Amino acid sequence: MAAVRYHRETVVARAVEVLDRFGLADLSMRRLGTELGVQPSALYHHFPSKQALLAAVADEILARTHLPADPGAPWDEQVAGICAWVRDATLAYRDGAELVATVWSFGLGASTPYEALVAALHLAPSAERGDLPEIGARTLLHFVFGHATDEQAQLQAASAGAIDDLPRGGADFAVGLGIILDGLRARVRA
Amino acid sequence: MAAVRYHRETVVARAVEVLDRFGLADLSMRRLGTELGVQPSALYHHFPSKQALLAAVADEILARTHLPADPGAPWDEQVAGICAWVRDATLAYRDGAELVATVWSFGLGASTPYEALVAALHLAPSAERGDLPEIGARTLLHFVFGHATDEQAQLQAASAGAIDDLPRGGADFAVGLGIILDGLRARVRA
DNA sequence: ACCTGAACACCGTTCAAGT
DNA sequence: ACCTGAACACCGTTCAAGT
Repeated sequence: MAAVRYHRETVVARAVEVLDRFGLADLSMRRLGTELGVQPSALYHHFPSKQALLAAVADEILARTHLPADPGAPWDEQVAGICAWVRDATLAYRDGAELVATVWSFGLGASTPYEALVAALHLAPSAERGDLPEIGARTLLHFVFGHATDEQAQLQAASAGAIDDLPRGGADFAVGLGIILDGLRARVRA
Repeated sequence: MAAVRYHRETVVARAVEVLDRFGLADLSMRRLGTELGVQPSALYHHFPSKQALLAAVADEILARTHLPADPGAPWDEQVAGICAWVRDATLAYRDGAELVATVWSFGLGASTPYEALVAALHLAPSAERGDLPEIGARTLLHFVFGHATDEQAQLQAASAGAIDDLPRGGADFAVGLGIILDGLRARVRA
């Protein structure tokens, strides 16, 4: 039969579209194959598994929103900027937060946020810093991913008719992040 | 044919067993039906959906580990105790952390940790407290669930052969929790 | 290099019917 | 009240074979 031919990038781009329009639950290998006019087995030429595909989609989502670099800023402002970037990037696509969090927890990709946070936390002045940059980065990511996933679930529920409570935007996010940043500042004071 | 008859409680207890022995991915309605010697459709007499079953399993897991009540202790010690309890309870069963976190995020159950944290945070002295108990509770839960899920994934990977890095037990947990507690204390000082 | 076609071993859920 | 049997509409993955 016909058989259109794709590159890896094209498949990822189409997967992002399917994700944003139909959600993570509908982003199946069979659905994506249908969307591309191709047998599901054809996708295994480009990716060894669905997890690998999802990892590529997560990295693509993170890459599409730029992290505004600010090398001169204090460490805590850089940390806040990175967290805001992760929230913005993942909220920009349907189920983006859940997807990126899952891929990160699988250890298959989406590592840019972690690396950026560790680097920023290494700028903090601390005589005995120990593993604080790594533990601090993970603590921040648990909050950011958890909060963004919750927020996105509420947005989804609201747009699906149950408009009981509109999410309060970034206000809760700022408070929660502020709590963790205060804790980090307290552990960093020379 | 034969047709054994069960109560809701028996089904939940068996589901906990299947979860602990084979993991969340293998806890399917069909698998659980087979384990009980019953057709999968029979389970829908006891639960309206798989999500409802999972919610009952999550609540059962939380109920099986007791939260040591300590009404006289300061609010921050109570918060630390609740977080340690959630970690212990969810780590006690395979994939317990992921399951409880999922059920909580669906809003179908596993609400005891949140309620206990909100109550403890209401004990904190603060003139203008606002939504701090609720936001603080959610921030703590994002950390506790995220950390416990990560820890359990590493434990699973380690026991499956890849013994590269053993998890460091509760040390990382204590540090991350300490950061958030410091942040909460800073926002509570009268 | 990229795709087809067919198969394997699964899913959650519904529903009429049985006891 | 609790279960069967059959069906519906799906899954991820493998693999020989085609071009």
